[in-house]
Amino acid sequence: MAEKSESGSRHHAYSRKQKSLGLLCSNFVSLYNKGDVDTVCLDDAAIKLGVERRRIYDIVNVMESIGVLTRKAKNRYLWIGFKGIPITLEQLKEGTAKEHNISSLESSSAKVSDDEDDDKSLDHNDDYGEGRLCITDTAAKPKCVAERKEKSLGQLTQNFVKLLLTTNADMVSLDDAAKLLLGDGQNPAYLRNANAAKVRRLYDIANVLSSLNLIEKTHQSDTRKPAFRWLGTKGKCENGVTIALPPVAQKSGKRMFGTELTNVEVKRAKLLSSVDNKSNKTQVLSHDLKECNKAVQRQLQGSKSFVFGPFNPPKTPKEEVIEQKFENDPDFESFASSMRPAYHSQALHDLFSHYMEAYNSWFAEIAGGSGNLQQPLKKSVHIGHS
DNA sequence: AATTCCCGCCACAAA
DNA sequence: TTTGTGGCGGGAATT
Repeated sequence: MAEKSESGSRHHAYSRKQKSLGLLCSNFVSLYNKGDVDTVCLDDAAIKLGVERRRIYDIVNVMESIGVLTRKAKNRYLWIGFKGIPITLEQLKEGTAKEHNISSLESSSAKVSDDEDDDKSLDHNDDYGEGRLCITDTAAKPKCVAERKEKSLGQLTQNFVKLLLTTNADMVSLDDAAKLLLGDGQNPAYLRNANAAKVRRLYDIANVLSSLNLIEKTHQSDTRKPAFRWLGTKGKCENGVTIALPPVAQKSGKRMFGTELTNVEVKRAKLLSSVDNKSNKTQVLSHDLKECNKAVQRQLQGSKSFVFGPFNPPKTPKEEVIEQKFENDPDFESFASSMRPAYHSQALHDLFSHYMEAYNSWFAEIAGGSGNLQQPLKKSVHIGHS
């Protein structure tokens, strides 16, 4: 075995960004957002995009939570498009979210009264590796299944979005987001670990969201703290700044968050152990995608759609206008208005109050009343410069 | 060293 | 059982 050259590839570097969720998401959208796309077949998408199935779940889940897709059946989703976002957002705001409805034939028994509302873990046990903590009620309790499936990604995404929408500031630092979306940021040591795990999810979500141009990653003021800003449909485009990502800042070496260059193809024969041959239509993809992008652009311009996904084409001439015209529906316009507090930059102090207020508000219902699971956040947070 | 986050093991659910 | 879903965290790429 002295063969280093693999398939005559002159490419060395394995770049992580080539396989980011953000990129994948962009490609996904490009693929299904053109005109008359209807249903989305997951494994079909996986093949077309040249990724493992698992990754498709990742992006689909977050997309579904904001209304871009809906699960129709096993392995099949219905493409709603960006138009589904405002609606979902509204519901989110009302608290009537719940994206997954369907007729859960889970008639179950016993348990009547309310239904949903997970979060009933009095003492969630996060024991990994070792099993302890569950000392109290031992005996018959080998597997306390429960744990509503709705515990992550989808929910996390919605909560994250809510957070972004309810806060007065148009920026939420990663830290705060993590803190709010989890229990407080106390230092229970053992939870410290779980915290890190959640943060990873946050990154996943952020990547997808930003590739949809719903959020943008920035930096808190001038601090080094990374933060996210809600762009929504309007974002900062009030001046026509552009919602489209600037043409990949590779010149500056800055690492753009969401979109990147188009995924060229997979790498080596990865899915070997898989079933039948996945064929090799993966390659031609890049070409198609380019076409898709064009189509999307046209589509967006032509219809009254939003300008959500101006996925920058790999290297097409600058023929497309970055200057997207913002002609959203009046509906959404008003909606957005009511949503956005018009940036009342009073004082950070005040700002933070609303922060917690909002949080407590929409988390109260989820909590279910038993006020002892996750503390509403404490005021110990120091506001930047004291 | 710290942050970002891809990869895929594996548990759980549906077919 | 097999197949579809998707938590969850190791650890490598990036910063």
